[in-house]
Amino acid sequence: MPELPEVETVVRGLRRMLVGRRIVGVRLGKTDFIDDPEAIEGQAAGRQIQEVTRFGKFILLRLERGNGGGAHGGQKLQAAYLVVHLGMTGQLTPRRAEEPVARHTHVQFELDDGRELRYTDIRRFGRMALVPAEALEKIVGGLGADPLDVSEEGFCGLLGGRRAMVKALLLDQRVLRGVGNIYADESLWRAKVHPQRHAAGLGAKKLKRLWRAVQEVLRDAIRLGGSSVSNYVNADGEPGFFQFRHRVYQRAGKGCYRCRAKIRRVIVAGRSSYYCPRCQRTGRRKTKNENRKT
DNA sequence: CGTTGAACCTGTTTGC
DNA sequence: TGCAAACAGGTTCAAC
Repeated sequence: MPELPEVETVVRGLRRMLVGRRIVGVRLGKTDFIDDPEAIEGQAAGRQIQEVTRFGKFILLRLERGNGGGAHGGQKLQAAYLVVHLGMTGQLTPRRAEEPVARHTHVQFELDDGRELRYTDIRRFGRMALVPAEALEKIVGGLGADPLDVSEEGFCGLLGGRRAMVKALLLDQRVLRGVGNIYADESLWRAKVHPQRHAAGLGAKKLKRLWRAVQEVLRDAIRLGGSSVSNYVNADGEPGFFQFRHRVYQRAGKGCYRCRAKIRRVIVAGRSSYYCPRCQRTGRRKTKNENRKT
């Protein structure tokens, strides 16, 4: 499901619903996507959720210091973060404990108000970890700039001069944190930049246009609660609406909203990429020979 | 550096 | 109808 706008939407909902709540118990199902299941099982209970934030596509729940488990009172635990990445199909939603548990629910955090924070993930491409505050850096430290914060100059500095294809750079979390396949394509369409253009070949004007497009697309998507293509839901379990505003994503063969040319699909950086062959030029003109239909 | 393909896993859609 | 292939919002690793 989840790119920056979806994760941001989930985080806003969780913040509203979870800050101040205390985790009183943990139930685990399959754990192959969890870094250290014992840590979650043994160190989450008893802690209060103090803050919910987003870092790129990661959801961070800051947990207060707590008492280590054990009948003897245990050692004092330091502040920690529950780190969640939703992968492709992850969902993180608080539910009343009596509600039936959806299939593929692998983690349930019992809360002090009769609800449970449930993690459901069909494909289990997501990740979860409970780490001391100092260890956050190791997980999240390599990520690039937040696309909503980065300045125009910063953005141009990140992409300018690089020989990789511009879409590959948009998708690279070490460059920008949070852009994924949908919003890369939508931004490129809005900026009229072909996904296979090499960033180094883009002029300053195009780069600036792309910077602006990324911001506009992400802001619009957040405003509409993200895109629900198959199973994304927010913290209330409800879908977003930005899928109705997609201009190219999954529209191969359909007409471009600007020029009516047929949208094409091509693989870039290993991902399906949709673009308008008329609005988004590669820069390289086709020869008469290539153009001729046989 | 940059690119490609495979792997991780389950479900849905598409094509023959 | 049935079955297999292709495809899906993500990341990571090996190989070239």
